[in-house]
Amino acid sequence: MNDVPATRSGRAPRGRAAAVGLSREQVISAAIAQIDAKGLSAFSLRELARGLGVSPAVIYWHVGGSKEDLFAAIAATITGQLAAAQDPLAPWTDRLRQVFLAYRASVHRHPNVSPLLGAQMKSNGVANLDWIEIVLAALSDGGFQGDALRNAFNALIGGLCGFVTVELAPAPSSEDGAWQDRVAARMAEVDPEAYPLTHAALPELANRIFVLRWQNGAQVPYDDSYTVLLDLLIDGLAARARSSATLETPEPLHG
Amino acid sequence: MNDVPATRSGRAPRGRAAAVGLSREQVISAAIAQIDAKGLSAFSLRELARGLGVSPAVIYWHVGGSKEDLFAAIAATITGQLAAAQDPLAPWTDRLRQVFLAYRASVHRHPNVSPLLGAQMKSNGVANLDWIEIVLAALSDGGFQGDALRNAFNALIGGLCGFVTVELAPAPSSEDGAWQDRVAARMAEVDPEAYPLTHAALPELANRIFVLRWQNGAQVPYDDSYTVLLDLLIDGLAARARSSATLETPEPLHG
DNA sequence: ATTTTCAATTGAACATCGTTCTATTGATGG
DNA sequence: CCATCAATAGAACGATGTTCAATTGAAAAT
Repeated sequence: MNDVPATRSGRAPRGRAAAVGLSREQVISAAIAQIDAKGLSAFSLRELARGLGVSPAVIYWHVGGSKEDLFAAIAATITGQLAAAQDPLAPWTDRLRQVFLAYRASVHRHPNVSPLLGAQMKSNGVANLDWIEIVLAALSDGGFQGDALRNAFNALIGGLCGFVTVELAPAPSSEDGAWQDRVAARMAEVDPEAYPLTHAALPELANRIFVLRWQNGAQVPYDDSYTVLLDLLIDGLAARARSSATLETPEPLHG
Repeated sequence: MNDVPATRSGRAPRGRAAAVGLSREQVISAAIAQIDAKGLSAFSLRELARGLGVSPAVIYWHVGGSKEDLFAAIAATITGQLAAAQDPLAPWTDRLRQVFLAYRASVHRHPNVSPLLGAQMKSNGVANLDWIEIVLAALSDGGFQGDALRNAFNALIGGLCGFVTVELAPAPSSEDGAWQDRVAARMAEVDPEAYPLTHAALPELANRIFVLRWQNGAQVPYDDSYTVLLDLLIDGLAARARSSATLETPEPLHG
């Protein structure tokens, strides 16, 4: 929040900026729009500048020193709005559910950006500290502390965010259907004798097992699987919290 | 296995190949070695060709038509060896545990390649059908079928593979420590009043919550968190399998 | 009113990349 | 001995990320 490179001062824009008037926020949201539209692999800084009717160097001036800085800003923008979706009075298990459903919904709105979120999750820390705090608070209310808290936190974040990242990752590159064709070919060559269960699952489940299917731009929901995963994790944590008042090895806080 | 582009015939190599003798397998393993050494973002086909002392066009001849085909081949190579690590006589819960521990161990050996595995997981189908079959068979032995089977499968694959992908994703780009510095700066600016639990967790947990830490090239293990996640999922599935003989909505097979 | 400052932008330039195309080589099968 | 063809080389094309030396013109300082 404070490491914005001294760009947006209160003073009105000077120079040619008065005529064109480009801001850091506009650059970022234009980048998100382009990634949503054409896919992440088709995105380039030059295309972004072209779409904005501007020289490529402008991107560097507004956003930072590299393409990865742009990506980090994009990730922060997308995950920066989900702390609100939580009822602080609800039981801790419900709060966890709310927070992770909000995360999925947030990523759902920009599927092509999801690989960025996974990558930025650790190299920059999770972009949104409010979100971390909410998860830690819920687990803390559940009685987790020390190593048990850390493991529960990592299991939740890694498992659920990883699910979203993996299942949403490779956007169907807009127009060309070569992607779907390869999947179909791959599925057609499954040997019924060598892989009986896989083969039996295919006709019924279509490619829902292998890929996230897209139909006229809207994805066939993976909601059920995500919900199952969420329930398995939260129910499991709740059961562990009930079974032992002091969890795991209750080591003294030496800080 | 059979869509290898007619490269490796039984006949001995002709032309200059007799002098240099490059094979598809050598190209792939050289690529893996370079990604392991320099990181995924620093990898390029030209560098690969340079390292092999060969023209860039050779890569295309051996591997296929694009860089993504190389990546697909790499993913298939890495995940192609883990079907064996499983005792078919063990209970289904144990078999699941063995299979997913083997997956993590396999990715662990090539952390820089992990983003490729996540991406290829759906766009090409999981590279290794044996692996899918084992997971499906274990769940089937647990009594899962129909939608319940699909959801359990997706939850396991998405959650556990996603965990590995997310936690291992951004390789520390070999020499420059700018990465770690940014993380440290990010952590130093956590406001104790706004984020009390996050701040309290920091000194004890260091950056284990945020990042996969690297110390002289070896990673601080996330084993505990992964094991917690694995146990939560398998125990939860086992409990559901026990609680209802016929799971969820047992719809008739109409195929 | 003049000068200085400096946010904001331009355009050219560089090295590198993925990819394609047209030779060329030389062992092998006929 | 010849024709084939697997396997390579090398040049070329367009696009990309990034840097850098100008340039503009409104606001601040004088």
